[in-house]
Amino acid sequence: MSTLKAVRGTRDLLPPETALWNRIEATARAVFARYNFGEIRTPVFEDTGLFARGVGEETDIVSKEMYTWEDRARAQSEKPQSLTLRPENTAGVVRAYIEHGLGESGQLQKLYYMGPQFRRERPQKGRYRQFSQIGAEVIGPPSAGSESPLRDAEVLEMLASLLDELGISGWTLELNSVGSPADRARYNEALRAALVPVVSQMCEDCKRRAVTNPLRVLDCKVPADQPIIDTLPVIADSLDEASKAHFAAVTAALDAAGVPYTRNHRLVRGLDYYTRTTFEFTHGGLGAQNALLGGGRYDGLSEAIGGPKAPGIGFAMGEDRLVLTLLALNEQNAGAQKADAYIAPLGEGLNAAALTLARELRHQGLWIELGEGGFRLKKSFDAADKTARRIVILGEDELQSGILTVKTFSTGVQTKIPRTELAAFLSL
RNA sequence: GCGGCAGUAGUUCAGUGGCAGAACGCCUGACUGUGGCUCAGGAUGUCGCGGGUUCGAUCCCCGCCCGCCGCCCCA
Repeated sequence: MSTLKAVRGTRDLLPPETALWNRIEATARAVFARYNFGEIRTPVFEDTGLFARGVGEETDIVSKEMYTWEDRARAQSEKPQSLTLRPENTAGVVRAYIEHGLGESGQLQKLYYMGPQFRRERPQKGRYRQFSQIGAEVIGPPSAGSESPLRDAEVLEMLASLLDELGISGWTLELNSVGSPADRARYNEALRAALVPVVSQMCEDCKRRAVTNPLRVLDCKVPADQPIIDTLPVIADSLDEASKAHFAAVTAALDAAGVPYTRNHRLVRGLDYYTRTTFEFTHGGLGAQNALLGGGRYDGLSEAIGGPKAPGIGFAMGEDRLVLTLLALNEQNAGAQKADAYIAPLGEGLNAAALTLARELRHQGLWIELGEGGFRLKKSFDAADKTARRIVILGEDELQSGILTVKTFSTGVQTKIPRTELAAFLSL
């Protein structure tokens, strides 16, 4: 074990794949801008208490998947602080919202972020210990309209547009409402009661879940259990009138806008802060990790971490999973793009002149690969064909006459171009 | 964290208890200012790491690491 490797669950992203990452991020930024979102960047680590109180002490993420350590105390009198690498970004955004008094503006805050998140899970395809999320939050005081079902519908419509624009075809939007915390508690009891007479016929996992966390029974994938699960009460029946009306308004707006969705009564997300609307965009071909993105409303999160009443809705997309999906959908996405031209100096004596020419062309915005005069022309052609669309030959003749030799690989056509017209020719 | 399958050249993968292989890619030349096609030649490597069995282990056994599939969970 003498050579060092990237640690388990982490990886290097290399060209040409990084071009795809950049395209995804650029597209997301452009779409967010059209919906008038601004970017927020929060620290990669936070006080551990933020996640314990925000995400929920009992969730798997907090109870067993966080990278947590004790920071050194600065003074002997001071207690060491427990810090944690962020496992998600919503809690950090809401913390910043509170800390900077963003609610005092009275306006809705529309914030997006992108960056690495950390969870200590067993790695798998589409699941890494350091992974990247692109997400956005709409949050603000109720007077700014933050509770409006229109906000939910707008966010969902934006996501549908973003996925379409990214070229991710074949997604499905699964939608549900988990109501208020009181609704959820009521539903939990109803589920627990309904499971008593049937749980003995279910799988071992379900027997355990029925006791520890009845909601998770809904996630069971054992075929034999499905008919039983279908007979269980649905959370929609446990919602109070306000939550029912809210959800109806969300779906009405989606119907009007023509955003397709399916109601999934079993979609009960695992983070404690979710209320009312919850959703997931999924895609086949991702295997067990089929969720491209997930999100929902979190009307009580700000108060849970000591802030003012600030209802909100947000989502997080798994950028790694977007990349996997796009690669599977379209192999050509992985193809490297080529430079506009490769400059081939003929002889080492022309290297300096070649750099000067490259500088001129690059200043014109052209994408130039600079060769090496020590190469034989044959080798220059070989290298040029792999990295650029055209080759520009710079020999003594060209330098003296100011007329350069340019060959276009796709057509095989070779022409003489005056240096003053070269940039214009290469940009074609 | 649990169960299962894998790890050999840059890549995709064969293979055998006794000299480490193919294809593609790479390098050189045929061809001194013209690539792609062709031909000739060349280099690929701690056979994931450590231990054990054996005269001898890339191969068999054990442990570890890492990846993948499923569970769990989630993006």
